[in-house]
Amino acid sequence: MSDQRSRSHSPTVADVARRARVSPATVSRVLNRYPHVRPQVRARVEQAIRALGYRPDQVARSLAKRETQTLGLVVADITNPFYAETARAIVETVRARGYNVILCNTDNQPRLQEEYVEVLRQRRVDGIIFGSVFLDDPVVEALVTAGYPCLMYNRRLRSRRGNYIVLDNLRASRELTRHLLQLGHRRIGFVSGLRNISTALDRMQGYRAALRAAGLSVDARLTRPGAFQAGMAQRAAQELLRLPARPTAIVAGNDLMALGVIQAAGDLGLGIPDDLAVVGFDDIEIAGHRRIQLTTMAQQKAEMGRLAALGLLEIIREPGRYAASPLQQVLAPALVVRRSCGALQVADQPPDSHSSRTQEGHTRG
Amino acid sequence: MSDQRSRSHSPTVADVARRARVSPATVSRVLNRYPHVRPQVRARVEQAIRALGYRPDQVARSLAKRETQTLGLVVADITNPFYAETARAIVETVRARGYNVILCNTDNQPRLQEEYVEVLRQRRVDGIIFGSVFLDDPVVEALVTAGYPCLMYNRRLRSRRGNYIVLDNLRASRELTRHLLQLGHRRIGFVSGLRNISTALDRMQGYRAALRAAGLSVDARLTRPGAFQAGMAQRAAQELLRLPARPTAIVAGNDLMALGVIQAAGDLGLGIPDDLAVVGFDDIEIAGHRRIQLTTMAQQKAEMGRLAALGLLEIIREPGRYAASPLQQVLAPALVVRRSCGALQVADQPPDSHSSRTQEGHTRG
DNA sequence: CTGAAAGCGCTTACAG
DNA sequence: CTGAAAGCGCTTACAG
Repeated sequence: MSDQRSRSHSPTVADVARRARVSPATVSRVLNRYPHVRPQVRARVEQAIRALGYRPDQVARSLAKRETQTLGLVVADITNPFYAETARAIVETVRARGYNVILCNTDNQPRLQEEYVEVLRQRRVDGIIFGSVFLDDPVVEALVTAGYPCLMYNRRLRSRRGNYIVLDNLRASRELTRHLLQLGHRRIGFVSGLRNISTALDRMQGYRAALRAAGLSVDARLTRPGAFQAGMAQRAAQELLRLPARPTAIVAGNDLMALGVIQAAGDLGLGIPDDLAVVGFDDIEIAGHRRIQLTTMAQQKAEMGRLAALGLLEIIREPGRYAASPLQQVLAPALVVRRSCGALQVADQPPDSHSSRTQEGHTRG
Repeated sequence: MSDQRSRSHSPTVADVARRARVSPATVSRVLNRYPHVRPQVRARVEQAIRALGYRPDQVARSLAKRETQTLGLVVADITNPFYAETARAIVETVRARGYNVILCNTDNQPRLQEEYVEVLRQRRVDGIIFGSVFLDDPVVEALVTAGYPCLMYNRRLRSRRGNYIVLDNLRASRELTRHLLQLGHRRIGFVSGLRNISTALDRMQGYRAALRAAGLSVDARLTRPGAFQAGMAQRAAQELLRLPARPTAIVAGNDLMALGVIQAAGDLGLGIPDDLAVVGFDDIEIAGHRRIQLTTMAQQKAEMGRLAALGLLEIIREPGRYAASPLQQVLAPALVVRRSCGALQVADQPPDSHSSRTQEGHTRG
């Protein structure tokens, strides 16, 4: 108010300096908690800051310091609860450490991924977290080659280069399929995600490995693409369930697709698990709902997001170290058995007693 | 490679200028599509840009132009499909227009909202979209007063100040409740969101208005807080359903809470809709799933996100205009009748014929 | 412990 | 149509 220019532009470090009768450099030192500032001077500066309602310009600071305290987060589909959960954890973890996140949604389109990477680089983000990487991904490969701070989660490159945190998808799928085999299933279908994406590939491989280990041949007609989405998976399952010799069980490449499979089964009048067993991956929140009761290979989504965030921040701190030996974390899968696979028989687990406790998936804070 | 410094730092406008034998100003003109540049010169500059692999520094540009091409998006809970869907639309809409989005998740905590607003201002974002505003929200009120470019969606201020796009929640809730009344219900419970949030208030008011209009008294014991989350709503519904005279229908303040109500009903062995009718708001994707079949007041989430994004960009373009007369859009509700309310009787709609078509909610792309 | 000066990498009047 | 110069609002060696 006292200052004429407060009307037109917001106060700068120079305004604060003038009022505190110090140099801009000293204001900067106070702002950045530089230790050797005389208490008196520091107090004067802080007083001036308050009086003027001074708000440091993070853009100018970014230019001068060559760091933006900003990260890119590139996901395939923020409406997939898996990504929403991990994104939430990432955003919260880095916020507490002074970083913000630019959200990028690629819809699994290489073109959009490429565009976003270009934009993020122009914005000089300090690093990028990819939940969206393709098996063959020249854009991300180039980043890795250049030593650009980045980290993949959920999906990895075919080359296995760079920093990543993933589920052991091959093992997860093998065990999930074996679970169905142990329940007596012999015709097991697979609704897959998109080709050119590691989770889809690894889960497919695990499914095949389990079949072969059980002495069964792999029938290509029992595999259909589901594009990681419920709608596509529903159509895929429809086709599978109309086969002359239809599968008695279906492994869906993720929980979203499992929901589509359940939908398709119902449309055809098939009961779950009696006429069809269904399993998925991720353990999204709705999987635990009593109306769904989906057996699934769980991912610890909040933990994975936290690890990804902390991992990238470490990489940003010491890029050289991770160029030499990348951070590569493979998380162990955990099978969550619910009703949809048929392992919990009605005899053992009457509907109501079974869910008489508060359903854990829906209890947060 | 030819340039020595390409090894150490990335090329700047000065490097490009030198190579193209023009001034930095001219490079800037080419970069910004300034019209009056001789074609020859333009070509030389573009050639130099390509040769050097020049990438404009958006941070420096932001400082010089005093605009960051960045928006803040503040949501209450990105894991709520309503926010995930709207966020997706917002991010995509603004991306196509050269803007990026910093994602902020408040978890409905005023402290976090305040912190994020401060950070976004320091980052000099061009504007903020709030999906998280409180009825009484000094932080956002201050922004509105200051004429800071911002827009609320889903929720509004009690004062009704500022720019916003919301559902007509009062009418939506009135009609939703009336729908239950018309089905013969007389004891209708309400599981509410958080107090101090307009959607919770308006939906509660609408519920009450419908009861009064039907000549019924409003029984406070039939209302319980559900905090906009399934877990809390489940507990709330449990209490309601254990009342001596339990409600025969429950209006949930959103679909997530309706899922919790369904869970609670099942836990108590109550069938839906026969023993309990359940309805919600939002029409999140899972609401249309055949295992859920939730009757709900739909929000056009993608459209709402798109309108919010375009609205804010307009406000940024002409702040003065919207200071004078704010953008305030109230969207009409649309009731989606499914099984959970009991309006579709089994006689009319046998389970399989009812869902024999592809379930629309799960078909995208 | 503090200040003067240069610099971060752009853009934008101002001349010509 | 193009260039020289100043400026955006900070930080950071460099002196002292």
